[in-house]
Amino acid sequence: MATIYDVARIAGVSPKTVSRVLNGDAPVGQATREAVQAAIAQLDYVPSNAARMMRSQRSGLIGLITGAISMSPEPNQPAGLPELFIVQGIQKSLANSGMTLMIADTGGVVEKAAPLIDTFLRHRVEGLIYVAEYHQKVALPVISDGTPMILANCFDDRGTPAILPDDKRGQLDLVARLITAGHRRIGYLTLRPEIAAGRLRLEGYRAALQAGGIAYDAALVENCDLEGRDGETQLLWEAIDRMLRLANSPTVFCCGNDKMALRVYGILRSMGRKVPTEVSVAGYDNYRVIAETLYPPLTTVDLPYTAMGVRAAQRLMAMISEETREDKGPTLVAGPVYWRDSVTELRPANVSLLKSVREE
Amino acid sequence: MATIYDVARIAGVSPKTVSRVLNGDAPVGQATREAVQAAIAQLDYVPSNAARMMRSQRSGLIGLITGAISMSPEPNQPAGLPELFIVQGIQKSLANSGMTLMIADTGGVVEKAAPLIDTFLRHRVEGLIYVAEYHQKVALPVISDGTPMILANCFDDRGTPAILPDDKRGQLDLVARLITAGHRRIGYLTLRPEIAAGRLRLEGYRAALQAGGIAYDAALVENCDLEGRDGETQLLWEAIDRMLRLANSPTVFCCGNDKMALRVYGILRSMGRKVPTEVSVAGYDNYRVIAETLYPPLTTVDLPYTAMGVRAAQRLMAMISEETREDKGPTLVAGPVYWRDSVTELRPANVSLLKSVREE
DNA sequence: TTCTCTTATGACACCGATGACATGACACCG
DNA sequence: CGGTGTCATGTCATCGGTGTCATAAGAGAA
Repeated sequence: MATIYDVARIAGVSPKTVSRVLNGDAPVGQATREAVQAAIAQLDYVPSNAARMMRSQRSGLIGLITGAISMSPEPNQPAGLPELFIVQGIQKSLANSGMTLMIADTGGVVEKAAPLIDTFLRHRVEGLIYVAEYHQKVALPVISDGTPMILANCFDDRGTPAILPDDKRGQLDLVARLITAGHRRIGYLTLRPEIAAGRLRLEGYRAALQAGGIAYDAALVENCDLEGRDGETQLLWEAIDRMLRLANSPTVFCCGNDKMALRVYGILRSMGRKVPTEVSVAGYDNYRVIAETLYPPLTTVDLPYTAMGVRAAQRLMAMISEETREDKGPTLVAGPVYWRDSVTELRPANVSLLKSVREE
Repeated sequence: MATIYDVARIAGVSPKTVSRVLNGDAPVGQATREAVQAAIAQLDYVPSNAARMMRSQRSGLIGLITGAISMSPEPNQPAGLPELFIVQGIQKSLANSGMTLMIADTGGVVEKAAPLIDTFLRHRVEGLIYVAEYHQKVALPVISDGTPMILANCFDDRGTPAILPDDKRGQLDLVARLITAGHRRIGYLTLRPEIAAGRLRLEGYRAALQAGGIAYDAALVENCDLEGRDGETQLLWEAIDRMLRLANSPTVFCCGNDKMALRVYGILRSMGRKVPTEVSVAGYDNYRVIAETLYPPLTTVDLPYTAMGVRAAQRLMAMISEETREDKGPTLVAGPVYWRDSVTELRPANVSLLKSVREE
């Protein structure tokens, strides 16, 4: 591999002049510049980042760690990868910063994060971003040197800067919109409360009911999330069946996420209930493969992953450049409601009509 | 940031001895080793890859370029990312090689591949892998130095080593299995022929019919792929409607991919046709979010992405270590058929029964 | 006892860039 | 015409490791 010395020799100049042509950090004569460029082309010279980095003490690298790329191949694991949008947002936002993004993957194994961080530190990255597969708490090894770090889609109890989806707000907005559309009996098939999204979305649901002056009814809320284990369809079927048999049955089912909504579509249709004319369905995540492809398209709440990625990158760049390394705590990012055809607008007039249809 | 000299000073040894402790490439006395390790821990010393690399002339890096991570945010673009399994396969296979995988992303913009390759060459990667979003032909800039390169899920006309899914074989296997199950009238809602998968899968379909002694009927094959533009559901609806009105209508619909199958489920149900008792459906891709979550689960063909990734990594490592840099041409990898509940096993006896049901 | 041989360690140069500093050639100014 | 800037370019040291070679201290062998 050709070096800057080879180029200098061919061009008949000093290595330093070649360096100046490459970096444009000092004036170079026109003729000299052209000779150098010709020599570079002739030799297919590519400068060595390692050497440059040693001298300048700047790597221009940002390290990104994610389990998003290679999630578990187990059939029961969540197979959705929408969090990749976070990476996309980060990239977009970093594109003009002159930084190179290096992505490494834990393969879904959290323990691999530590060695990957180490690898990045060996490469002297100027900042680190850890992207989690879903909104959760994490405990990463402490970065002993001053390299700034950002958590995306996760948080820890050390106050490390974090970018999080505003799940409570999202569910609140969705349910508020359902209430506006005339729905009063709102079933909620929840995610398990062990995960952050499960808790926060339920909080949002309750907050929206309260804001709308609707009493919370425990019979309309069931956890239908088996953590990917079998029997989820069964569980959903039974929960839906129970709710539909209620005297005052729900006019809409909110689902913990879009994947659950996909299942609910199948179940409702198997029960002979038409979506949305007889019963409405809403999801969460705006997982587009599902939400846009379903028939009818699914009303849902966007998880603002791209925006989160952009925020993460911006906050990291601020920490790097402004030495604001004392920056702490979470940033919440809310996503919009996507109103699609899976939810009927109930004017008060035909609420009773609908009921009579169902009760016959 | 502490250097090897700092460690050496604290430990009271020479830098070279610290290096020996780190790399284990020469015997070091027990007491010395412990002193060095203590100093390393005390200083939070992390060796610099750049310096190491300069001297040893080996980067230990593999560069991976993909558009998989940040595909277009346009709503009409393909939003499926199963090709990330390729990356997973590569990682798995590279994990024990001592190589570090650096992933960079084109953001879906092919033109960005060239600067990314350049960045990788500056880092002196020992090998390059390009992963395409879907089975396609590409034209990447020539790598002028000897760095080996592998194409995954794509190919070029320079004979660059490539790893490809065997789409023809997969569709053939699926249709052959349908024939075994007693299906004789097999509708095929195809992808557009402009893409490799569209062509090859149709070839497989025809080859299977021929092998099964069934005449090809053009009325049973329609292109229902609008390249993501609107109206696809409409197009599918009409195609399905036409085929179902045929005197000898299909007992099963093969879909160009699983996403199309998801649409077809919705359409068939809206038409009042039960899946699979009245009509069967099969997909392609084994896109698990869809195939496993649909109700009933979808029969489909696996795209052996993980296996392709493993192959790609293996072939690359062979090129790197064995200097087999003259390696050329494609490797085809076939995936298995996943037989699930969306297809009925028709024993010859009840074929006629089914027909009468449909004709009433 | 002297001569290998192995183990344990250090001295020093070098990998390929670039920062700091120096120098020579002009141009412009008063 | 000397002084002062700017432009264009070169010299040299240096970043942080590691390869090469040298050396010293014991352990066995002859």
